[in-house]
Amino acid sequence: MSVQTKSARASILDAAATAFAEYGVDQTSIDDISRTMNASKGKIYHHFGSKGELICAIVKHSVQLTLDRVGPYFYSDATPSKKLHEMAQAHVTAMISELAYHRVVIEEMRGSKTDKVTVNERMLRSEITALQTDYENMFRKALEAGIKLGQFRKQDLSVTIPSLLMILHAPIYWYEPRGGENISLIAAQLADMAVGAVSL
Amino acid sequence: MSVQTKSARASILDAAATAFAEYGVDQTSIDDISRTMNASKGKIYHHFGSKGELICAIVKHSVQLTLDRVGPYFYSDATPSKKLHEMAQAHVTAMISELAYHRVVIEEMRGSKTDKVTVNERMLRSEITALQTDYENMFRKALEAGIKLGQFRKQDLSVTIPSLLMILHAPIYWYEPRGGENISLIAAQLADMAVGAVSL
Amino acid sequence: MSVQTKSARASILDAAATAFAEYGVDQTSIDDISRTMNASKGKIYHHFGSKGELICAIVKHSVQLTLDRVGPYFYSDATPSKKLHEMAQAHVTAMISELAYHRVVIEEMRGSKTDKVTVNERMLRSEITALQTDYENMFRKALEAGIKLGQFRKQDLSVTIPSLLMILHAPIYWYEPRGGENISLIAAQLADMAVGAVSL
Amino acid sequence: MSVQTKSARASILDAAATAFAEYGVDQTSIDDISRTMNASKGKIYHHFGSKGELICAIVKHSVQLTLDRVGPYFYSDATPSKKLHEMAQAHVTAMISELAYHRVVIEEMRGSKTDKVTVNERMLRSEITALQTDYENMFRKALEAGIKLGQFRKQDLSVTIPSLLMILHAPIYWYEPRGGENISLIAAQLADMAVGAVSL
DNA sequence: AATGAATGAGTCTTCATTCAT
DNA sequence: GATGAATGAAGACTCATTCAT
Repeated sequence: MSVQTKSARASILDAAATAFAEYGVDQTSIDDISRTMNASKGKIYHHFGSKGELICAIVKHSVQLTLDRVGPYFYSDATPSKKLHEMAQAHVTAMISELAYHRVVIEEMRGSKTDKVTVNERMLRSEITALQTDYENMFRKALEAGIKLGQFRKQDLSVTIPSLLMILHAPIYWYEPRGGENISLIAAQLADMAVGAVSL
Repeated sequence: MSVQTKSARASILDAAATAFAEYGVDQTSIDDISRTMNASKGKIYHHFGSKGELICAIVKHSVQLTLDRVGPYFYSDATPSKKLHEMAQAHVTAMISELAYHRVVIEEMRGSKTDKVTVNERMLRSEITALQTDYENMFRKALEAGIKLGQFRKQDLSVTIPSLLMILHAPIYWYEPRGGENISLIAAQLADMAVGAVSL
Repeated sequence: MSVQTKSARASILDAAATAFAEYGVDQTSIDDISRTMNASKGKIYHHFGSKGELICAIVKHSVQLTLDRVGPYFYSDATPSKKLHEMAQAHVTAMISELAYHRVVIEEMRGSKTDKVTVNERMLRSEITALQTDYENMFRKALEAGIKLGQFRKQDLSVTIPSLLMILHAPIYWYEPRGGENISLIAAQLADMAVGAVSL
Repeated sequence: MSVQTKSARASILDAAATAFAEYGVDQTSIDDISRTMNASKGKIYHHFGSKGELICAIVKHSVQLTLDRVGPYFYSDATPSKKLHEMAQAHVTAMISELAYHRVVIEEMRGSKTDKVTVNERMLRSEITALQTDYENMFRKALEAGIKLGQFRKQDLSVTIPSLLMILHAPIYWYEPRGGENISLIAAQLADMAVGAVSL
């Protein structure tokens, strides 16, 4: 509603996320991003110290968005089964709603990176790791509660959790935003699968 | 046929897959690969027309390996549930057994590639797509059979199949070849999850 | 005239000289300087039209400081030998006392500079050249007087003068301001060397 | 006499030294160098891993050349005074004969360098330091011998040596290769100054 | 006076690819 | 078959400078 629609920083973040999601992080140059924004490379470097920091900012935003959507369901009083189902649905909805941001995360999951990292980047990375740990812990607790109640199979959670999250990440790979798609149908089916995957 | 333990081609393929898996396809130069082989860049270009062809060869090999491991279970007489379980186990075993090759595939799933592609590469790519389609069809048929028999939930298979495969791909992201790990335990648990995800 | 301890201009000059001396003129950005001052880049550009002008101001200050220290001894009535010794001592003392400023001068002795120069900068440069010529002439006259009196060897002064000044500049390269160093000892020894270098 | 006048490596070294000497190390880009050679930037990077390594190679060559010229006089049986005079003359001759290479050394004497250094570069640097230490030790021993014999003043050699070398380096700053200049005259005068600077 | 955003030209470096030997 | 030299295009990053506020 203000005169400037969005802060420069946010615009860059959006443009970068979109480009990275479309062509891949490594295949997208800072020049590419600045070109799509009709801005100079310098502008990007004024706001982000390096390509790595830009990527981290996107990843952090993605994780934060997911946490914001899923968190409320974790803190509800539902039974483990229902809670997991709701969390899963929220996760899938997040994936689809801000597709570009979350696609970048997946690409960075390998995260090896021989490149030199800025000090800022290292800080961002540890913040991200903390958020991700928090996030995984929500699923861990939900699963543990379900196991204790006999709703879920006894299982090695260090295997279960990442695999469960893979199901919920799946739309990242194939979802194409068209007009007619019904997001909640997809979310529902994937949540069914997720719950089924761990239930007795 | 030759006296050598392994053909030059296979050695290159192995070295490339290992390097690509470790550092990422885009972060690994042809020079890097040749260096790990104590060979020259030229040698690689003798056997593969371009970096793209090299990648495709790795991907094709990966798909073929998976097909070889999973196929026999598809062609068995087991009930859909058991068949899916066996196929899933075989898939996970493949992932872990030739980790490097399969990791490359994941990275190339985006596959956009703005770069110019060789004629050879285009051919390889369509062969790969054909193999992958065959592979997915095995799962499709197994699932359809299970749905018909009422063992599996009615569901949108175009959502189910890629999501199911995501579970089975999961170890690619976190498996680290250490001494003591029990591959079959992991395969069993993931197969359980896969079957659970689609069952009533 | 103002209440401030030091004018903004002088603060910038000090910070710049220090940074230039430490990291080298070309390796120090205007940003680096402003950062060490906890000020903005713009502030520097308010007081100095360009990086070149800033450098020139430092150089001019350095030359002026040296002239101020050495001049009085030139205008004394001492014998050429004694006069040269005193001038040399004063020069070395200057070098060590305002190390940073004089280090910048050395770096700029090449002074080629392909870059475009401001009008201001051109003016500053000719003022500097004039001061430097004055300075060298003091040594020239002292040496000529000594030669005439038979205290100094007959020699090509266009070779002698710059070489003599090199001895006196030497501390710039290796002097490190520590606690216990005795500046006057160093100055005395170098002055001995300078006089010895030209004497019969 | 062979068909190729000079190795690619040596050509690059020469072109780089010339350009660095003329415009300064920081003001000369790798592009500049390759342009003067009618070659591609890539060629330079094929032979030298980084700009830093290229500079080091030049410096090392410079030090080696000087050592080769001065060494023989150090190992002669002359009296300290005569020996120092001969060494000084040889040093000056070296400076003037391969002016470009030695000019680069002077610029690098500050040597701070915030830039990241290659492993190769670090190795080169320590080799250079070793050579330079050897070189300074030749002067140190010659001076100590002269002091013991009462030909040279008692003095702080850690001050004397670098200052003495500054005199001998001086031509680097002002020598311009013209037709008629008499190198040996300059060398003789500077050697006189050097010996005078340390003698009783 | 001072600030912070923005620019654009330039710099070092990398790398897939080609080619003569 | 294999090698090492060479190329050219691109990419990440820097920085002096300008300008609106």
